[in-house]
Amino acid sequence: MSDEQKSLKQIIAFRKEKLADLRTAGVDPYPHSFSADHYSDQIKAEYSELEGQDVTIAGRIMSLRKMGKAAFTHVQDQTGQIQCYVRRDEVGPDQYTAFKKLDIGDIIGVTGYVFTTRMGEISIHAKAVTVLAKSIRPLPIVKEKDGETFDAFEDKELRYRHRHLDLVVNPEIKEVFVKRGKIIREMRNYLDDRGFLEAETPILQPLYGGAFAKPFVTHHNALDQKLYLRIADELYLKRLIVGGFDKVYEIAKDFRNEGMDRSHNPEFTMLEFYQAYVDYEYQMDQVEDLIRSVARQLDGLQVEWNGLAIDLEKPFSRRPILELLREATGHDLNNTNTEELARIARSFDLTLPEQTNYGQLLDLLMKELVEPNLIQPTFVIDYPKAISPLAKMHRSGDPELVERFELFIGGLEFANAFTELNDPLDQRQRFEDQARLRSGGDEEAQTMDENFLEAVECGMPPTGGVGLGVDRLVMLLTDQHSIRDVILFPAMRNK
RNA sequence: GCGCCAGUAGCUCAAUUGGCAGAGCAGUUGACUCUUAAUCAAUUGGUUGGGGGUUCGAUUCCUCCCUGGCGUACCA
Repeated sequence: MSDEQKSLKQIIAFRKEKLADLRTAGVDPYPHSFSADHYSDQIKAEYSELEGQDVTIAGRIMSLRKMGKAAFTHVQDQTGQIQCYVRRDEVGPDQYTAFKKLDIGDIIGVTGYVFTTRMGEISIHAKAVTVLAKSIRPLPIVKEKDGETFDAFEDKELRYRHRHLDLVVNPEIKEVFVKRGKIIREMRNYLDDRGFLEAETPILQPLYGGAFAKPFVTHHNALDQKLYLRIADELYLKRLIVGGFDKVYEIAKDFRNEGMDRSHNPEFTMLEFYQAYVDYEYQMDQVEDLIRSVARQLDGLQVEWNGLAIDLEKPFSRRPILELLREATGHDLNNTNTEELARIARSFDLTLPEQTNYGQLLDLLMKELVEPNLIQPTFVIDYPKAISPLAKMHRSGDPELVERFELFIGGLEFANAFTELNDPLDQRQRFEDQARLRSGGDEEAQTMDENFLEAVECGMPPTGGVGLGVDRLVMLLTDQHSIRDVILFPAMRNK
Protein backbone atom coordinates (compact mmCIF):
# COMPACT_ATOMS: atom_id res chain seq x y z
CA MET A 1 0.00 0.00 0.00
CA SER A 2 1.19 3.49 -0.73
CA ASP A 3 1.59 4.33 2.98
CA GLU A 4 4.40 1.83 3.06
CA GLN A 5 6.28 3.50 0.22
CA LYS A 6 9.76 4.50 1.07
CA SER A 7 9.66 8.07 -0.10
CA LEU A 8 6.59 8.89 1.95
CA LYS A 9 8.30 7.33 4.93
CA GLN A 10 11.26 9.51 4.16
CA ILE A 11 9.16 12.66 4.10
CA ILE A 12 7.58 11.72 7.42
CA ALA A 13 11.00 10.98 8.88
CA PHE A 14 12.24 14.43 7.86
CA ARG A 15 9.22 16.04 9.42
CA LYS A 16 9.71 14.17 12.65
CA GLU A 17 13.27 15.47 12.71
CA LYS A 18 12.02 19.02 12.32
CA LEU A 19 9.55 18.37 15.09
CA ALA A 20 12.38 17.28 17.36
CA ASP A 21 14.44 20.31 16.31
CA LEU A 22 11.59 22.61 17.31
CA ARG A 23 11.38 20.99 20.74
CA THR A 24 15.15 21.25 21.16
CA ALA A 25 14.88 24.94 20.38
CA GLY A 26 12.30 25.29 23.14
CA VAL A 27 9.29 25.59 20.86
CA ASP A 28 6.16 23.64 21.82
CA PRO A 29 4.91 22.26 18.49
CA TYR A 30 1.50 21.40 19.99
CA PRO A 31 0.40 24.16 22.35
CA HIS A 32 -2.98 23.85 24.05
CA SER A 33 -4.83 26.86 22.76
CA PHE A 34 -4.57 30.05 20.80
CA SER A 35 -6.72 33.14 20.43
CA ALA A 36 -7.17 34.54 16.96
CA ASP A 37 -9.23 37.69 16.58
CA HIS A 38 -9.85 37.78 12.83
CA TYR A 39 -10.74 35.54 9.93
CA SER A 40 -9.02 35.95 6.58
CA ASP A 41 -12.17 36.95 4.70
CA GLN A 42 -12.96 39.57 7.30
CA ILE A 43 -9.53 41.16 6.91
CA LYS A 44 -10.02 41.39 3.16
CA ALA A 45 -13.57 42.71 3.51
CA GLU A 46 -12.65 45.34 6.07
CA TYR A 47 -9.29 46.24 4.62
CA SER A 48 -9.81 49.99 4.61
CA GLU A 49 -10.41 50.03 8.39
CA LEU A 50 -7.81 47.38 9.20
CA GLU A 51 -4.89 48.64 7.14
CA GLY A 52 -1.96 49.21 9.48
CA GLN A 53 -3.82 47.62 12.41
CA ASP A 54 -2.60 44.51 14.20
CA VAL A 55 -4.60 41.33 13.70
CA THR A 56 -4.15 37.72 14.78
CA ILE A 57 -5.18 34.81 12.62
CA ALA A 58 -4.80 31.05 12.87
CA GLY A 59 -4.81 28.46 10.14
CA ARG A 60 -2.97 26.00 7.97
CA ILE A 61 0.07 26.81 5.84
CA MET A 62 -0.97 26.20 2.24
CA SER A 63 1.99 27.67 0.41
CA LEU A 64 5.44 28.72 1.41
CA ARG A 65 8.02 30.83 -0.40
CA LYS A 66 11.18 31.18 1.62
CA MET A 67 13.84 33.70 0.55
CA GLY A 68 16.66 33.51 2.97
CA LYS A 69 15.78 36.14 5.52
CA ALA A 70 12.14 36.62 4.59
CA ALA A 71 9.26 34.45 3.43
CA PHE A 72 5.71 34.56 2.14
CA THR A 73 3.13 32.03 3.19
CA HIS A 74 -0.56 31.62 2.55
CA VAL A 75 -2.48 30.65 5.65
CA GLN A 76 -5.89 29.05 5.22
CA ASP A 77 -8.52 29.38 7.89
CA GLN A 78 -12.17 28.41 7.86
CA THR A 79 -13.06 31.32 5.62
CA GLY A 80 -10.26 31.29 3.07
CA GLN A 81 -6.61 32.18 2.66
CA ILE A 82 -4.53 35.21 3.42
CA GLN A 83 -0.90 35.84 2.65
CA CYS A 84 1.54 36.54 5.47
CA TYR A 85 4.91 38.18 5.06
CA VAL A 86 7.41 36.93 7.60
CA ARG A 87 10.69 38.82 7.88
CA ARG A 88 13.52 37.79 10.15
CA ASP A 89 14.22 41.34 11.28
CA GLU A 90 10.56 41.63 12.27
CA VAL A 91 9.90 38.39 14.14
CA GLY A 92 13.41 38.00 15.49
CA PRO A 93 16.02 35.33 14.80
CA ASP A 94 14.57 32.69 17.16
CA GLN A 95 11.08 32.74 15.66
CA TYR A 96 12.52 32.92 12.19
CA THR A 97 14.68 29.88 12.76
CA ALA A 98 11.62 28.02 14.02
CA PHE A 99 9.61 29.27 11.07
CA LYS A 100 12.16 27.81 8.70
CA LYS A 101 11.38 24.38 10.14
CA LEU A 102 7.74 24.67 9.11
CA ASP A 103 6.10 22.91 6.19
CA ILE A 104 3.01 23.19 4.08
CA GLY A 105 0.25 21.66 6.18
CA ASP A 106 1.37 22.98 9.54
CA ILE A 107 -1.04 25.00 11.65
CA ILE A 108 0.23 28.37 12.80
CA GLY A 109 -0.96 31.57 14.39
CA VAL A 110 0.21 34.89 12.98
CA THR A 111 0.05 38.33 14.56
CA GLY A 112 0.95 41.36 12.52
CA TYR A 113 -0.31 44.45 10.75
CA VAL A 114 -2.45 44.47 7.66
CA PHE A 115 -0.86 45.83 4.49
CA THR A 116 -0.82 45.41 0.72
CA THR A 117 2.24 44.04 -1.04
CA ARG A 118 3.82 45.65 -4.06
CA MET A 119 2.07 43.03 -6.14
CA GLY A 120 -1.23 44.25 -4.73
CA GLU A 121 -2.21 41.40 -2.42
CA ILE A 122 -3.71 42.12 0.98
CA SER A 123 -1.38 40.48 3.48
CA ILE A 124 -0.32 40.38 7.10
CA HIS A 125 3.12 41.71 7.94
CA ALA A 126 4.04 39.29 10.72
CA LYS A 127 5.36 40.44 14.07
CA ALA A 128 4.97 37.03 15.66
CA VAL A 129 4.49 33.51 14.34
CA THR A 130 3.34 30.76 16.69
CA VAL A 131 3.47 27.06 15.85
CA LEU A 132 0.09 25.57 16.74
CA ALA A 133 0.43 22.07 15.30
CA LYS A 134 3.24 20.54 13.30
CA SER A 135 2.12 18.18 10.57
CA ILE A 136 4.23 15.17 9.78
CA ARG A 137 2.26 13.79 6.85
CA PRO A 138 2.40 15.72 3.57
CA LEU A 139 -0.69 17.32 2.08
CA PRO A 140 -1.49 17.05 -1.61
CA ILE A 141 -0.37 20.40 -2.97
CA VAL A 142 -2.64 22.20 -5.37
CA LYS A 143 -1.15 25.16 -7.20
CA GLU A 144 -2.72 27.82 -9.25
CA LYS A 145 -1.57 30.46 -11.68
CA ASP A 146 -3.64 32.78 -13.82
CA GLY A 147 -6.74 30.82 -12.92
CA GLU A 148 -5.16 27.58 -14.09
CA THR A 149 -4.92 24.83 -11.51
CA PHE A 150 -1.99 22.48 -11.29
CA ASP A 151 -1.84 19.10 -9.62
CA ALA A 152 -5.48 19.23 -8.54
CA PHE A 153 -6.46 16.71 -5.91
CA GLU A 154 -9.36 15.21 -7.77
CA ASP A 155 -9.18 11.45 -7.53
CA LYS A 156 -12.68 10.64 -6.31
CA GLU A 157 -11.61 7.63 -4.33
CA LEU A 158 -8.92 9.53 -2.46
CA ARG A 159 -11.27 12.44 -1.87
CA TYR A 160 -14.01 10.28 -0.37
CA ARG A 161 -11.65 8.13 1.66
CA HIS A 162 -9.63 11.11 2.92
CA ARG A 163 -12.36 13.67 3.24
CA HIS A 164 -10.23 15.75 5.64
CA LEU A 165 -7.75 16.30 2.81
CA ASP A 166 -10.52 17.02 0.35
CA LEU A 167 -11.88 19.72 2.63
CA VAL A 168 -8.46 21.30 3.14
CA VAL A 169 -7.38 21.17 -0.47
CA ASN A 170 -10.73 21.75 -2.20
CA PRO A 171 -12.34 24.15 0.26
CA GLU A 172 -15.10 25.06 -2.20
CA ILE A 173 -16.81 21.74 -1.38
CA LYS A 174 -17.34 22.99 2.17
CA GLU A 175 -20.11 25.14 0.76
CA VAL A 176 -22.19 22.05 -0.03
CA PHE A 177 -21.98 20.85 3.54
CA VAL A 178 -22.67 24.28 4.95
CA LYS A 179 -25.80 24.31 2.80
CA ARG A 180 -26.68 20.82 3.94
CA GLY A 181 -26.59 22.07 7.50
CA LYS A 182 -28.82 24.99 6.59
CA ILE A 183 -31.32 22.75 4.83
CA ILE A 184 -31.69 20.49 7.84
CA ARG A 185 -31.87 23.43 10.21
CA GLU A 186 -34.62 25.00 8.13
CA MET A 187 -36.58 21.73 8.06
CA ARG A 188 -36.44 21.66 11.84
CA ASN A 189 -37.40 25.31 12.13
CA TYR A 190 -40.29 24.83 9.76
CA LEU A 191 -41.74 21.88 11.63
CA ASP A 192 -40.96 23.24 15.09
CA ASP A 193 -42.71 26.49 14.21
CA ARG A 194 -45.80 24.50 13.31
CA GLY A 195 -45.88 22.68 16.62
CA PHE A 196 -44.29 19.39 15.61
CA LEU A 197 -42.45 17.33 18.20
CA GLU A 198 -39.05 15.99 17.16
CA ALA A 199 -39.01 12.34 18.19
CA GLU A 200 -36.33 9.69 18.28
CA THR A 201 -37.36 6.15 17.44
CA PRO A 202 -35.31 2.95 17.46
CA ILE A 203 -32.64 2.39 14.88
CA LEU A 204 -32.26 -1.20 16.05
CA GLN A 205 -35.61 -2.85 15.46
CA PRO A 206 -36.78 -6.40 16.11
CA LEU A 207 -38.90 -6.13 12.95
CA TYR A 208 -38.33 -3.78 10.08
CA GLY A 209 -41.09 -2.12 8.15
CA GLY A 210 -42.51 1.03 6.67
CA ALA A 211 -40.90 0.63 3.25
CA PHE A 212 -40.01 -1.93 0.63
CA ALA A 213 -36.34 -2.72 1.10
CA LYS A 214 -33.85 -5.30 2.25
CA PRO A 215 -32.47 -4.57 5.72
CA PHE A 216 -29.12 -4.86 7.43
CA VAL A 217 -29.24 -7.57 10.07
CA THR A 218 -27.41 -7.57 13.36
CA HIS A 219 -27.48 -9.45 16.61
CA HIS A 220 -27.93 -8.43 20.21
CA ASN A 221 -25.74 -10.61 22.38
CA ALA A 222 -27.42 -10.15 25.76
CA LEU A 223 -30.89 -10.72 24.35
CA ASP A 224 -29.55 -13.34 21.93
CA GLN A 225 -31.88 -11.85 19.40
CA LYS A 226 -31.80 -10.77 15.80
CA LEU A 227 -32.17 -7.05 15.22
CA TYR A 228 -32.55 -5.05 12.03
CA LEU A 229 -31.30 -1.58 11.26
CA ARG A 230 -34.35 0.43 10.41
CA ILE A 231 -35.35 0.93 6.79
CA ALA A 232 -37.90 3.57 7.85
CA ASP A 233 -39.31 5.01 11.05
CA GLU A 234 -42.90 5.12 9.87
CA LEU A 235 -44.41 2.44 12.10
CA TYR A 236 -42.94 3.92 15.29
CA LEU A 237 -43.94 7.47 14.47
CA LYS A 238 -47.49 6.34 13.84
CA ARG A 239 -47.53 4.73 17.28
CA LEU A 240 -46.73 8.16 18.64
CA ILE A 241 -49.75 9.51 16.78
CA VAL A 242 -51.83 6.77 18.43
CA GLY A 243 -50.34 7.85 21.74
CA GLY A 244 -51.63 11.36 21.31
CA PHE A 245 -48.77 13.38 19.88
CA ASP A 246 -50.62 15.00 17.00
CA LYS A 247 -47.59 16.24 15.09
CA VAL A 248 -44.32 14.35 15.16
CA TYR A 249 -41.24 14.19 12.99
CA GLU A 250 -37.84 12.58 12.89
CA ILE A 251 -34.79 13.34 10.79
CA ALA A 252 -33.53 9.80 10.63
CA LYS A 253 -30.68 7.83 9.22
CA ASP A 254 -32.24 4.84 7.49
CA PHE A 255 -30.35 1.81 6.27
CA ARG A 256 -31.10 -0.25 3.20
CA ASN A 257 -29.05 -3.21 2.17
CA GLU A 258 -29.18 -2.61 -1.53
CA GLY A 259 -27.15 -1.35 -4.42
CA MET A 260 -25.38 1.99 -4.34
CA ASP A 261 -25.16 4.48 -7.15
CA ARG A 262 -25.26 8.21 -7.69
CA SER A 263 -28.61 8.50 -5.91
CA HIS A 264 -28.32 5.72 -3.30
CA ASN A 265 -26.07 5.33 -0.28
CA PRO A 266 -26.66 2.39 2.10
CA GLU A 267 -27.25 4.81 4.95
CA PHE A 268 -29.16 7.92 4.09
CA THR A 269 -31.15 10.62 5.79
CA MET A 270 -34.90 10.81 5.65
CA LEU A 271 -37.29 13.27 7.13
CA GLU A 272 -40.57 11.68 8.13
CA PHE A 273 -43.41 13.70 9.58
CA TYR A 274 -46.90 12.72 10.63
CA GLN A 275 -49.83 14.92 11.44
CA ALA A 276 -53.12 13.80 12.94
CA TYR A 277 -56.44 14.84 11.43
CA VAL A 278 -55.04 15.79 8.02
CA ASP A 279 -54.98 13.90 4.73
CA TYR A 280 -52.58 13.57 1.85
CA GLU A 281 -53.89 16.69 0.14
CA TYR A 282 -53.03 18.76 3.16
CA GLN A 283 -49.61 17.13 3.13
CA MET A 284 -49.04 17.96 -0.52
CA ASP A 285 -49.55 21.62 0.34
CA GLN A 286 -47.29 21.27 3.33
CA VAL A 287 -44.51 19.53 1.39
CA GLU A 288 -44.61 22.21 -1.28
CA ASP A 289 -44.44 24.90 1.33
CA LEU A 290 -41.63 23.16 3.23
CA ILE A 291 -39.49 22.75 0.13
CA ARG A 292 -40.01 26.38 -0.85
CA SER A 293 -39.22 27.52 2.63
CA VAL A 294 -35.94 25.57 2.59
CA ALA A 295 -35.03 26.76 -0.92
CA ARG A 296 -35.55 30.36 0.12
CA GLN A 297 -32.83 29.92 2.76
CA LEU A 298 -30.43 28.98 -0.04
CA ASP A 299 -30.40 30.32 -3.56
CA GLY A 300 -34.11 30.84 -4.11
CA LEU A 301 -36.93 29.11 -5.93
CA GLN A 302 -35.40 28.97 -9.40
CA VAL A 303 -33.01 26.05 -9.24
CA GLU A 304 -30.54 24.82 -11.80
CA TRP A 305 -29.91 21.11 -11.41
CA ASN A 306 -27.98 18.90 -13.77
CA GLY A 307 -28.49 21.44 -16.54
CA LEU A 308 -32.25 21.55 -15.93
CA ALA A 309 -34.04 24.72 -14.94
CA ILE A 310 -36.40 23.74 -12.16
CA ASP A 311 -39.10 26.04 -10.94
CA LEU A 312 -40.08 25.53 -7.32
CA GLU A 313 -42.29 28.58 -7.31
CA LYS A 314 -45.09 27.49 -9.62
CA PRO A 315 -47.64 25.21 -7.93
CA PHE A 316 -46.42 21.61 -8.22
CA SER A 317 -48.58 19.67 -10.62
CA ARG A 318 -50.67 16.77 -9.30
CA ARG A 319 -51.22 13.86 -11.66
CA PRO A 320 -52.96 10.53 -11.00
CA ILE A 321 -50.57 7.67 -11.68
CA LEU A 322 -53.00 5.86 -13.96
CA GLU A 323 -53.44 8.99 -16.04
CA LEU A 324 -49.68 9.32 -16.48
CA LEU A 325 -49.42 5.66 -17.40
CA ARG A 326 -52.29 5.93 -19.86
CA GLU A 327 -50.51 8.82 -21.56
CA ALA A 328 -47.23 6.95 -21.62
CA THR A 329 -48.53 3.55 -22.74
CA GLY A 330 -51.74 4.33 -24.59
CA HIS A 331 -53.50 1.75 -22.40
CA ASP A 332 -56.09 2.31 -19.76
CA LEU A 333 -54.67 0.41 -16.83
CA ASN A 334 -57.85 0.47 -14.79
CA ASN A 335 -58.79 -3.09 -13.91
CA THR A 336 -55.77 -4.63 -15.59
CA ASN A 337 -54.32 -7.87 -14.27
CA THR A 338 -50.72 -8.96 -13.98
CA GLU A 339 -50.68 -10.74 -17.35
CA GLU A 340 -51.97 -7.71 -19.25
CA LEU A 341 -49.45 -5.46 -17.53
CA ALA A 342 -46.62 -7.80 -18.43
CA ARG A 343 -47.78 -7.79 -22.04
CA ILE A 344 -47.79 -4.00 -22.11
CA ALA A 345 -44.36 -3.82 -20.53
CA ARG A 346 -42.97 -6.24 -23.07
CA SER A 347 -44.46 -4.19 -25.89
CA PHE A 348 -42.15 -1.38 -24.75
CA ASP A 349 -39.13 -3.71 -24.83
CA LEU A 350 -38.82 -3.70 -21.06
CA THR A 351 -37.09 -6.69 -19.55
CA LEU A 352 -39.17 -8.24 -16.80
CA PRO A 353 -37.76 -10.03 -13.79
CA GLU A 354 -38.35 -13.79 -13.75
CA GLN A 355 -40.89 -13.53 -10.98
CA THR A 356 -42.95 -10.46 -10.86
CA ASN A 357 -46.21 -9.25 -9.45
CA TYR A 358 -48.69 -6.53 -10.22
CA GLY A 359 -47.05 -3.90 -8.06
CA GLN A 360 -43.57 -4.53 -9.37
CA LEU A 361 -44.82 -4.26 -12.94
CA LEU A 362 -46.52 -0.96 -12.31
CA ASP A 363 -43.35 0.26 -10.69
CA LEU A 364 -41.36 -0.84 -13.70
CA LEU A 365 -43.62 0.99 -16.13
CA MET A 366 -43.46 4.14 -14.03
CA LYS A 367 -39.72 4.01 -13.72
CA GLU A 368 -39.14 3.40 -17.41
CA LEU A 369 -41.81 5.42 -19.10
CA VAL A 370 -42.93 8.17 -16.76
CA GLU A 371 -40.53 9.14 -13.99
CA PRO A 372 -37.60 10.25 -16.16
CA ASN A 373 -39.90 12.82 -17.73
CA LEU A 374 -41.09 14.33 -14.47
CA ILE A 375 -38.63 17.21 -14.45
CA GLN A 376 -40.70 20.01 -12.94
CA PRO A 377 -42.02 19.21 -9.46
CA THR A 378 -44.87 16.75 -9.86
CA PHE A 379 -46.95 14.92 -7.29
CA VAL A 380 -47.91 11.55 -8.69
CA ILE A 381 -51.11 10.68 -6.85
CA ASP A 382 -53.62 7.91 -6.22
CA TYR A 383 -51.55 4.77 -6.38
CA PRO A 384 -52.89 1.25 -6.71
CA LYS A 385 -53.60 -0.40 -3.39
CA ALA A 386 -51.44 -3.38 -4.34
CA ILE A 387 -48.21 -1.41 -3.95
CA SER A 388 -49.27 0.72 -0.97
CA PRO A 389 -49.93 -1.47 2.05
CA LEU A 390 -49.87 1.37 4.58
CA ALA A 391 -52.08 3.84 2.71
CA LYS A 392 -55.77 4.39 3.20
CA MET A 393 -58.40 3.51 0.62
CA HIS A 394 -59.28 6.31 -1.75
CA ARG A 395 -62.31 8.38 -0.72
CA SER A 396 -63.61 8.08 -4.30
CA GLY A 397 -64.67 4.56 -3.40
CA ASP A 398 -62.47 2.98 -6.10
CA PRO A 399 -61.52 -0.32 -4.42
CA GLU A 400 -58.15 -0.47 -6.20
CA LEU A 401 -56.84 2.98 -5.32
CA VAL A 402 -55.32 4.49 -2.21
CA GLU A 403 -54.59 8.06 -1.18
CA ARG A 404 -50.88 8.32 -1.74
CA PHE A 405 -48.48 10.64 -3.49
CA GLU A 406 -44.88 10.58 -4.53
CA LEU A 407 -43.06 13.76 -5.43
CA PHE A 408 -40.73 13.77 -8.44
CA ILE A 409 -38.31 16.50 -9.39
CA GLY A 410 -35.71 16.24 -12.12
CA GLY A 411 -36.77 12.62 -12.68
CA LEU A 412 -35.85 11.63 -9.11
CA GLU A 413 -38.19 10.63 -6.32
CA PHE A 414 -38.12 13.05 -3.40
CA ALA A 415 -41.07 12.15 -1.22
CA ASN A 416 -43.58 9.44 -0.54
CA ALA A 417 -46.72 10.08 1.49
CA PHE A 418 -50.15 8.75 2.35
CA THR A 419 -53.34 9.40 4.02
CA GLU A 420 -52.35 6.79 6.58
CA LEU A 421 -54.33 3.60 6.83
CA ASN A 422 -56.02 3.64 10.24
CA ASP A 423 -58.62 0.92 9.69
CA PRO A 424 -57.11 -1.93 11.73
CA LEU A 425 -58.99 -4.68 9.90
CA ASP A 426 -57.94 -3.37 6.52
CA GLN A 427 -54.37 -2.95 7.75
CA ARG A 428 -54.27 -6.57 8.93
CA GLN A 429 -55.61 -7.66 5.57
CA ARG A 430 -52.90 -5.67 3.78
CA PHE A 431 -50.14 -7.22 5.86
CA GLU A 432 -51.57 -10.63 5.04
CA ASP A 433 -51.47 -9.76 1.35
CA GLN A 434 -47.84 -8.70 1.78
CA ALA A 435 -47.04 -11.95 3.55
CA ARG A 436 -48.44 -13.82 0.56
CA LEU A 437 -46.21 -11.83 -1.80
CA ARG A 438 -43.30 -12.57 0.44
CA SER A 439 -43.85 -16.30 0.36
CA GLY A 440 -44.24 -15.85 -3.40
CA GLY A 441 -40.64 -14.67 -3.54
CA ASP A 442 -40.89 -10.88 -3.18
CA GLU A 443 -38.07 -10.27 -0.72
CA GLU A 444 -39.03 -6.68 -0.20
CA ALA A 445 -42.64 -7.29 0.73
CA GLN A 446 -43.42 -6.07 4.20
CA THR A 447 -43.63 -8.22 7.27
CA MET A 448 -46.58 -8.57 9.62
CA ASP A 449 -45.98 -6.30 12.60
CA GLU A 450 -48.34 -7.33 15.41
CA ASN A 451 -47.18 -4.59 17.75
CA PHE A 452 -47.95 -1.95 15.20
CA LEU A 453 -51.31 -3.52 14.39
CA GLU A 454 -52.18 -3.62 18.05
CA ALA A 455 -51.50 0.11 18.24
CA VAL A 456 -53.76 0.79 15.25
CA GLU A 457 -56.43 -1.40 16.82
CA CYS A 458 -56.40 0.94 19.81
CA GLY A 459 -57.61 3.69 17.50
CA MET A 460 -55.40 5.87 15.32
CA PRO A 461 -56.78 9.23 14.25
CA PRO A 462 -56.95 10.10 10.58
CA THR A 463 -53.37 11.03 9.75
CA GLY A 464 -51.29 12.35 6.90
CA GLY A 465 -47.68 11.12 6.80
CA VAL A 466 -44.71 12.06 4.64
CA GLY A 467 -41.22 10.72 4.03
CA LEU A 468 -38.79 13.06 2.32
CA GLY A 469 -35.28 12.17 1.10
CA VAL A 470 -32.97 14.72 2.68
CA ASP A 471 -29.82 13.82 0.72
CA ARG A 472 -31.69 14.24 -2.53
CA LEU A 473 -33.08 17.57 -1.49
CA VAL A 474 -29.52 18.64 -0.72
CA MET A 475 -28.45 17.42 -4.16
CA LEU A 476 -31.22 19.44 -5.78
CA LEU A 477 -30.45 22.63 -3.89
CA THR A 478 -26.67 22.46 -4.28
CA ASP A 479 -26.62 21.27 -7.91
CA GLN A 480 -24.76 18.09 -7.01
CA HIS A 481 -25.40 15.02 -9.11
CA SER A 482 -23.97 12.30 -6.94
CA ILE A 483 -25.23 11.50 -3.45
CA ARG A 484 -21.58 10.95 -2.46
CA ASP A 485 -20.95 14.62 -2.94
CA VAL A 486 -23.57 15.58 -0.36
CA ILE A 487 -22.53 12.97 2.22
CA LEU A 488 -19.29 13.75 4.05
CA PHE A 489 -18.27 10.14 4.44
CA PRO A 490 -20.03 8.08 1.77
CA ALA A 491 -19.95 4.31 2.04
CA MET A 492 -16.80 2.79 0.55
CA ARG A 493 -15.54 -0.73 0.31
CA ASN A 494 -13.13 -1.61 3.07
CA LYS A 495 -9.53 -1.41 1.90
C1' G B 1 -25.23 -8.02 -9.58
C1' C B 2 -23.80 -7.08 -14.90
C1' G B 3 -21.00 -4.00 -18.67
C1' C B 4 -17.19 -0.38 -20.00
C1' C B 5 -12.84 2.25 -18.45
C1' A B 6 -8.85 3.11 -15.10
C1' G B 7 -4.79 2.09 -11.27
C1' U B 8 3.08 4.08 -12.75
C1' A B 9 7.10 8.52 -6.92
C1' G B 10 3.55 12.09 -1.51
C1' C B 11 0.51 14.95 -5.85
C1' U B 12 -0.40 15.54 -11.37
C1' C B 13 1.08 12.77 -15.40
C1' A B 14 4.76 10.48 -19.47
C1' A B 15 7.15 5.96 -21.25
C1' U B 16 7.43 4.48 -29.32
C1' U B 17 6.58 -2.35 -32.38
C1' G B 18 7.71 -5.74 -25.78
C1' G B 19 14.18 -3.20 -24.92
C1' C B 20 18.03 0.25 -18.80
C1' A B 21 10.87 3.38 -15.41
C1' G B 22 10.88 9.39 -16.65
C1' A B 23 9.16 14.76 -15.92
C1' G B 24 7.04 18.85 -13.14
C1' C B 25 5.57 19.89 -8.30
C1' A B 26 6.47 18.26 -3.11
C1' G B 27 10.93 16.55 -0.16
C1' U B 28 16.50 17.21 1.21
C1' U B 29 21.15 20.60 1.03
C1' G B 30 22.88 25.45 -0.25
C1' A B 31 21.99 30.79 -2.16
C1' C B 32 18.40 34.70 -1.90
C1' U B 33 14.70 40.56 2.94
C1' C B 34 7.94 42.20 -1.66
C1' U B 35 7.20 36.63 -3.33
C1' U B 36 2.86 34.22 -5.25
C1' A B 37 3.12 27.39 -9.82
C1' A B 38 8.92 32.34 -6.30
C1' U B 39 13.79 31.70 -8.59
C1' C B 40 18.85 29.41 -9.10
C1' A B 41 22.24 25.09 -8.14
C1' A B 42 22.82 20.17 -6.42
C1' U B 43 20.12 15.88 -4.77
C1' U B 44 16.82 11.80 -2.58
C1' G B 45 12.68 9.11 -3.72
C1' G B 46 9.71 3.27 -7.53
C1' U B 47 8.15 -4.40 -5.59
C1' U B 48 4.63 0.20 -12.29
C1' G B 49 -2.49 -2.13 -7.42
C1' G B 50 -1.55 -7.85 -6.28
C1' G B 51 -0.80 -13.12 -7.92
C1' G B 52 0.19 -16.30 -12.04
C1' G B 53 1.58 -16.96 -17.28
C1' U B 54 3.98 -16.02 -22.38
C1' U B 55 9.07 -14.11 -23.48
C1' C B 56 16.17 -13.75 -23.64
C1' G B 57 13.48 -9.47 -21.70
C1' A B 58 6.70 -7.22 -19.52
C1' U B 59 4.47 -0.65 -17.20
C1' U B 60 3.38 -2.70 -22.28
C1' C B 61 0.74 -9.11 -24.26
C1' C B 62 -2.56 -13.12 -21.72
C1' U B 63 -5.16 -14.63 -17.14
C1' C B 64 -7.19 -14.41 -12.23
C1' C B 65 -7.86 -11.23 -8.10
C1' C B 66 -8.17 -6.29 -5.49
C1' U B 67 -9.78 -1.14 -5.63
C1' G B 68 -12.25 2.83 -7.87
C1' G B 69 -15.05 5.73 -11.58
C1' C B 70 -18.95 5.74 -15.05
C1' G B 71 -23.23 3.27 -17.07
C1' U B 72 -27.11 -0.37 -16.07
C1' A B 73 -30.48 -3.31 -12.73
C1' C B 74 -33.08 -3.19 -7.63
C1' C B 75 -34.19 0.52 -3.92
C1' A B 76 -35.31 6.50 -1.76
